[in-house]
Amino acid sequence: MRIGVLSERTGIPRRMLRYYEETGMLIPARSPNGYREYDEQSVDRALQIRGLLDAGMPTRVVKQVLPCLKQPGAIHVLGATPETLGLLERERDSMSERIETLTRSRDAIARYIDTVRRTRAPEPQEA
Amino acid sequence: MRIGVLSERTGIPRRMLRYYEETGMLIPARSPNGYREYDEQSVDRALQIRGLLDAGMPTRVVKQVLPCLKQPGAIHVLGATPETLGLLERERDSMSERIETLTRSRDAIARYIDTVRRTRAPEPQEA
DNA sequence: CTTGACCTTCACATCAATGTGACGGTTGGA
DNA sequence: TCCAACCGTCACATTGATGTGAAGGTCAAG
Repeated sequence: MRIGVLSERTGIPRRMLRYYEETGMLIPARSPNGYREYDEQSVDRALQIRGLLDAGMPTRVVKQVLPCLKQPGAIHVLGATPETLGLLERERDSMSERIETLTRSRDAIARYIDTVRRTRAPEPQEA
Repeated sequence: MRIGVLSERTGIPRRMLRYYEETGMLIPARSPNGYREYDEQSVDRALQIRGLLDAGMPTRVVKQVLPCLKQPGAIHVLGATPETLGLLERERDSMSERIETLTRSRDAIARYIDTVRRTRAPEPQEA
């Protein structure tokens, strides 16, 4: 599919899809006329990238991390240098920290919302 | 304590602590001489801010969200407008999404690391 | 009193992630 | 044929989070 379609289907601006290519995170094929041609997989891929970027992961890390996220695996297993492995472990740990921070905060917010709701909305339910 | 001490204790650069004040996330008292004076709570507070920023949350949201993260609660419960409440709910939900994305990716990375380790390190353990 | 280690504000620089728009090519349908 | 709706690259603007440094105040120790 072309960039416009992928953009439609993912909600990600064309500009950003081009940026993802520029940074090496999502590289599409090219039609003879030079248009970017994305395969079906690119949809998930793009959304995954979006999610990671939104979660605060910088593009260069996303780029390093993405190859491990393709299920088929097995092929690229051999291509991992010790440095890459180290980086991945550090990344895994820092992600765990983020997850914990986010979870704690989210739960606190949820409790807060609950409390507010409960302490001043003991009203009957509508229609 | 003064900014240098807080910086030492949290590992957060002075510059950033001033920035947190500028954006209204962490406002210290002032000594008569104009120096910033942080209380003990500020340590946790600063670390929390750091964690949320690292997790990709923008400062204006951190600012909105922080008041709910103070345990004592109860006092500021009344100050929540419906708009704030709505914002908090949206934020809670988007945090949940982030957490899921991060968790999925982290687990995938962890699996990958495991696989690589297992497929080429069936070596005896050292010392 | 001077020095050094703090602190202040201000301001400019940088970097990554985005927005925006100019300018031009391709293509399919009226 | 011509227009509309795509696409391409290039490039500049912006925003948020930071780094860096200048110019000067405070204060305790020597």
